Amino acid sequence: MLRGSARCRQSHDLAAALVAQLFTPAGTGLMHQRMEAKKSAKQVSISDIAEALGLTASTISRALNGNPRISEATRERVIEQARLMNYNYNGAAASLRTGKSQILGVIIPLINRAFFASVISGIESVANAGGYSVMICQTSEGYENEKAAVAALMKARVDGIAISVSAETRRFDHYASIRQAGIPLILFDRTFDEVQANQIVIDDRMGGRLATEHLIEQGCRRILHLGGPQHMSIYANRTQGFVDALLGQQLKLQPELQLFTALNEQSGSEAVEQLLAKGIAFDGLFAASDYAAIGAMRRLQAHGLRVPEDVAVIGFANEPFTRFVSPGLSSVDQHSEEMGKAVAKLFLSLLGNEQDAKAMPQTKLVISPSLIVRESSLRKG
Amino acid sequence: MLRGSARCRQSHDLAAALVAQLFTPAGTGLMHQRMEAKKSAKQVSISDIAEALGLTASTISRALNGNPRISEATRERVIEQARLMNYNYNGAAASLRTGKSQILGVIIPLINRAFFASVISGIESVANAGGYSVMICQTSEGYENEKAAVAALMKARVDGIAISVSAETRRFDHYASIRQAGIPLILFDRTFDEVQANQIVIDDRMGGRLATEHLIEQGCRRILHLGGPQHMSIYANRTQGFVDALLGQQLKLQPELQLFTALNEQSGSEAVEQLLAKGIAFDGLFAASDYAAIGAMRRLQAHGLRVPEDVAVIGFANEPFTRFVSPGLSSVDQHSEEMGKAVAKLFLSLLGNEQDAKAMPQTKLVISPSLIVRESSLRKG
DNA sequence: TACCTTTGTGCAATCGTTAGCGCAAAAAAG
DNA sequence: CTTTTTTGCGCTAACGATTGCACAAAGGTA
Repeated sequence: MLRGSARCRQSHDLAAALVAQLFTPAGTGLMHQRMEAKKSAKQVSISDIAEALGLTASTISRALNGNPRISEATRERVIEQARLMNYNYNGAAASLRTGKSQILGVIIPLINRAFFASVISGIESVANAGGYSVMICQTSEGYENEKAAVAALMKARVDGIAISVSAETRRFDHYASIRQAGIPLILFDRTFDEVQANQIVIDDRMGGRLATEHLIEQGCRRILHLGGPQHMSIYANRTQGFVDALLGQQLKLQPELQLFTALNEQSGSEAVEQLLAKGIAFDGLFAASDYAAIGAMRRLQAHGLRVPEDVAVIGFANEPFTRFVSPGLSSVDQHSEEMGKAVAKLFLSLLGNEQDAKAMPQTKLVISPSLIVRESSLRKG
Repeated sequence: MLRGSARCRQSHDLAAALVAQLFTPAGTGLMHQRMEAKKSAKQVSISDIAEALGLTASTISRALNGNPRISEATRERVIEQARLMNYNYNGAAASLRTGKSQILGVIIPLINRAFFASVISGIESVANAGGYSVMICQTSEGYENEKAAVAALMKARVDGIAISVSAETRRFDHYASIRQAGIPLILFDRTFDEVQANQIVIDDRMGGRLATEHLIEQGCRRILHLGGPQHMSIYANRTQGFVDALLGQQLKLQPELQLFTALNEQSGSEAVEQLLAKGIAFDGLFAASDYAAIGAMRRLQAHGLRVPEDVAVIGFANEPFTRFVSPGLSSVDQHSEEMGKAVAKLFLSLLGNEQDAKAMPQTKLVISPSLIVRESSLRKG
């Protein structure tokens, strides 16, 4: 009755190997249940396989890792036995030994924003193809959460960390431990130049310029800009692009036509309300966020103003809903999935070459955004 | 010049400890750079701390873990020293030793679907609060990807796995290794009763019934149902709810008014087109997905039919865009964030009690959905 | 004073994998 | 038929944290 006892698996003896053998697909459900009820069945290790085949753990390891010093015959036996015993590679053990976890860490403000979800999707696809898993932490735009997220990823010994900085974050000393550990760090979308790290961003300034130029081209002369927190480079750049376009077309900058808010639906709505109340007129609107744009558009319509005839509207981010609203909301696409793929690819190249530190001084990749014109900004005349 | 050499950190000698001390925030940037350029600076371990304090690793471990056998004085010294040396807990080592990784694995079909993103958000928040990190894998609705995802999570030695089954998955033998390893398994939303696992779902049948009853109440008598793949319980149940409502209100079931498709925007559009072409009339539409609903609604409008006056429309999932379209699309909310929290909570309780196997035979939690009525289904009369 | 607790710490084994080194046996070269 | 090379595998020592056991010192009791 040794097998049934709770202590039967204390040593790597033959009995343990036998029990493991019973765990095959055809194994008896009864024994299975018994073992599970106890402790939580220990998983089989390469030494278990070695024992079963009369080899040593190092041989199993090499066989499974494709080491050329192992004969094909042996390799096949090992692989077959591993399958039989339902062996699972222990990443923790390998990570401890090698210092590499094959895990990439990603920190984002909000996972249920279409933009970030798409970026993650892109990272995932490329990372998985390269043999990496992805660990995700969400900060909810909070500084303390971001600190905790960094700590959690460091604890998991991830091989690289990608961060899109939370809105609340102004200090960056919590990134120090990342650099100190020699872990590749990539900032994407929400970056800060003062942080010494690789960057992958879109050209927000270009995006702002494209959007604004489009409005001008459609005949708008008094364009309202709803901008975001200017301490964040993405929003400052979009605003800068707006300014570029106006000045480039010999239009005057009207201070009363620039409002900076949290850029959600409500603030877009309120901004419009305020301006209309003050009697400040405008015939175009560029919001640095689709949410602000839709809020503004709905309020305009509530006041009987027609979009795009009276006010042409364009947003930013090309959120999925922009296609579904009516009139369709023009926007600026950020190529989010591609950005995610770029992040993962950069990681792979950074982790591939070990001479990275010298070979790659600091990468900054800038992706060009695309103007997406829909009905909300398109005037037939 | 020992410190500067690439080999200076090979043994746990005093020199190494000294170098580590230099890594404090006030440390010299020069030395820092030097070390980083080499190998990829080894992180400090508890033995390094022990050496610096003249203690042993076991004491450090206990001190950091709040073991009551360690004096407060020692504990404070240890914590301070750990901070000074910028110590990072090595999860891999602990995982290897204890068999627990403090990581939860989540497998979803698509991360950039609002529903799944919200579920993950919910899981994240509760899991993090409980000291767990979350590892996410996306299957893109593919069976092979799902197999790979399970393997990746097993490799990472996650403490629990939550899966929302991919549309393509019909066989479940890849879940066997999870059970065999004694790892808690939770299926959420997309579940299959034939898989022996804990389940967290919404009451899709109720959702389908609520939506349909609402349409009937609004005066609809010929209601079109756009359903999803019926091998998936969520869609079969929504359809069943539709049937329940019709029969409950003494209405006849019309076979020509039930179409089963992939439930995306296009298929919704095409379904409407077909029926109109065939001259099959209907005055209400219940789609088991918001995407199909919006596609259908747009096509109805393109044909000059008014929503809701001519056809009242309701979708399912309460995707964010449903609020923004016009008319606002009625839908059924699935309480996605709460579902995620429930998943994480179940994990915490499963992992908390070690007598889980017997105490919790198999949990099945059913969340009630909520009807969200907007303009698309609301007839003034 | 002698004995029993408590308190605080050290010892050493262990988790599963990896990798440098070593060493036979087989194959190739002389 | 030697000598050198190649092939195929084993030995062993890590990686960093945990934990049962041991044990000395301090305090308490008889």
